[in-house]
Amino acid sequence: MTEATTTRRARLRAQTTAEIKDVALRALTEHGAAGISLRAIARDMGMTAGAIYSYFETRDALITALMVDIHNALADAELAAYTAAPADDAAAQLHAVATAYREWAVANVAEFQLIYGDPIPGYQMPADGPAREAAHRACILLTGIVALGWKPAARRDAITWADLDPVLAAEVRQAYPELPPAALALSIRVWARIHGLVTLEIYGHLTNLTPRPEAVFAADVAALLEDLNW
Amino acid sequence: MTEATTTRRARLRAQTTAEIKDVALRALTEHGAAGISLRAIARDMGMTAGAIYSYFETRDALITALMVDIHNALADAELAAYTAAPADDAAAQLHAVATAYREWAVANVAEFQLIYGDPIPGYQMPADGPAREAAHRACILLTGIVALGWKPAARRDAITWADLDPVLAAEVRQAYPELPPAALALSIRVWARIHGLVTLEIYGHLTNLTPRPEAVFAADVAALLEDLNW
DNA sequence: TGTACATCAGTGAACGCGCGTTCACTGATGTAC
DNA sequence: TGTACATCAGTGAACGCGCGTTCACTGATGTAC
Repeated sequence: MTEATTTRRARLRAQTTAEIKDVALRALTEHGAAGISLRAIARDMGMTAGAIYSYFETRDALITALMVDIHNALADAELAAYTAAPADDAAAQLHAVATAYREWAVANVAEFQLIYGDPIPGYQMPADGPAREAAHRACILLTGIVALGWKPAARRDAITWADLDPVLAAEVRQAYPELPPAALALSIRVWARIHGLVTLEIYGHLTNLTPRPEAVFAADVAALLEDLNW
Repeated sequence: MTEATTTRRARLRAQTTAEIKDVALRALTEHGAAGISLRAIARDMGMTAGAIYSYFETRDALITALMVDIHNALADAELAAYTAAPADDAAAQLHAVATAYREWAVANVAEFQLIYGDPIPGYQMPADGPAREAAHRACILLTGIVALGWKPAARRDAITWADLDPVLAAEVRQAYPELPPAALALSIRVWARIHGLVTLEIYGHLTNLTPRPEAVFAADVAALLEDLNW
């Protein structure tokens, strides 16, 4: 009983913590990044603003927690799509991951904007820690796909190892010793190509151009695979 | 003398208006979009906050004015690059415009973020007016380049006119009657491809990937031209 | 050239607002004997 | 099972802050005769 009740308290605590993050995410969706205010969250929960401090040391701590969750959610979505594709088919994997990226973004606009949009005023994400790690996870995944699908380029590529981050380069060279620097650059470029269309859509810059952004996106992914000759 | 002095007053007025926008832009650069506060601007100029209301009806009016200026500056930069390229060389034009896009963004980070980043809380850009127009200007420019360089696709493209905005489609079909819908979609996709890398760079998501984003960007533009077979 | 009047940029004080954070406190929940 | 104590989530009031906007006013600049 002693332990059971202790856990009950712990469970309540975890539950409230989760609810705070949940309400914060909803506020984010409804009122933008500036809407994440401790007072507003507390109001929504029928609590006092000060009560939040039992769960998060400070507003920035809450935001960091949200960031970690969001990065992980996106990385999980990408990973799930990747895993569902045939293990030896780089084209299918890339198609799946790209589509998952867009679909997650469209379904989680506010979260996507929090991660990839304007930094929150006065907030600085900790340089290390789990948020960076989750972001890194997604990046490495694409690199793996490119490594699988890579074909020696028809065209000479001007990219050298010096053009890439040393830490990242070392990591990739160890995992895929045969891979040229152009391949790593390609994985960055592929990410950017996917990200570009998604970002424009998410921020509403396609509304006056196309009523079916998903069709344009699909066309671009198809063109991408063809451009890669996969 | 009467008219001359009247103009002097008008000139002073225009000058102060310009200074307000200038200071606002500097605040934007230094403190982000949230830094555009009438009080902060007035403080910077050694004025009272209320004095701003002699020049702008409201904070939103000031922001709209900034938006228009910024959109025009970017469009001008693109247009200048376009004009400097040979009139019959679509590849050279696209290369020039893409490079100009990135260089303007890198040189005007805060402005770029204001346009393409998170919307300012509580601010809604007027749906019509000169800001939209300037944005449209840049878009049409790319379409013109694509129209010049367009080659009937080797691959069947699934895009139809129904996938594109009717107003835009009508405009383009009138200007370039021969052009298929896939070409218009291509101009959107090309913009997105350029925008993707630039956005990632501007928002710092490349810092852990490459110390030379301009090299990756150049590689992508080169690959783009090759993919287009121009 | 001089005088009476109109314009209007800018002042300074005030309004009501929401914010993050702190702190002494209450009261329920859980713990130890 | 019952009692004394410890933990700790949550209260409510207060702090100092910056914000957009309004308003009666001052005083210099420009205008008309």
